[in-house]
Amino acid sequence: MLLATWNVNSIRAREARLRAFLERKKPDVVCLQELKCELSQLPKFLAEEGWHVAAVGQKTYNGVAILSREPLTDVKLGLADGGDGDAPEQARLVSARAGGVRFISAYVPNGQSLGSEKHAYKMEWLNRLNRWLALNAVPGEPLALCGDFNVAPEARDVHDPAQWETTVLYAPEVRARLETVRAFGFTDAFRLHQQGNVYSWWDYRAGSFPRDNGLRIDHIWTTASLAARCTGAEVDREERAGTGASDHAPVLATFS
DNA sequence: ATGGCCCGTAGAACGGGA
Repeated sequence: MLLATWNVNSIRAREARLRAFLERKKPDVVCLQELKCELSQLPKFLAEEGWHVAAVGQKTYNGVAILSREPLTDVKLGLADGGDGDAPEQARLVSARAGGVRFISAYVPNGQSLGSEKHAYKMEWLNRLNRWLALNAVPGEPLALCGDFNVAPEARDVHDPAQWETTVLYAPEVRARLETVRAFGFTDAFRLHQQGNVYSWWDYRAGSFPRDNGLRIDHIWTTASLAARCTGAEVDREERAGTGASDHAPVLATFS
């Protein structure tokens, strides 16, 4: 089973690239983030080519989906915990089961800058994710938490740690909060097979990609029973190259 | 040395991303 996660930075702007990616890699399940549209605007080729889709959409911002070759069951839309108060819930989480595995596609808030309201929202959102996991999953089941976590967990996930440690993507308190999610019982599937400085996001500016000035903020985390089946992992740098790419590359993991 | 982009919504810049 080939699993991918990819922040597409607008599924409409990325339609041709998404279609080519699916044809080139032939994944079985794909978790997408930043659809940046309502579900009525999803590309028609997905249904036409037989993809099963579970998704939550939103105008302009956010939006997450799970694409699957096999039917998706037990679909859960959003955190559904009222944590956004009176405001409409941001479209940042969807979960569904396929082939005996539960998948989650998550788009963790960026947080903008330390001390901002958006940063506080990010920190609380990770707490809400912990509560969602406690209510909707168990560590003993095969579970894959995938998505744009907007956190680089370790120094080797950052091209210049000193530069980034005062930002919301690598600050110690943000990394510590992410570790409370990992404590549910997750293993970073990527690190089972890759030990070096490998990134999944590069700024559009400043020639960041050719200079490999990147961060690894997109992740596939699995519970133990699924981690035991993980036979490989990679970042699809080819997808990030050339014109018209998302600023995030897909991350892929294979399972027996 | 510095800053260098892209998206959606607009219907020009601007908010947001990371």
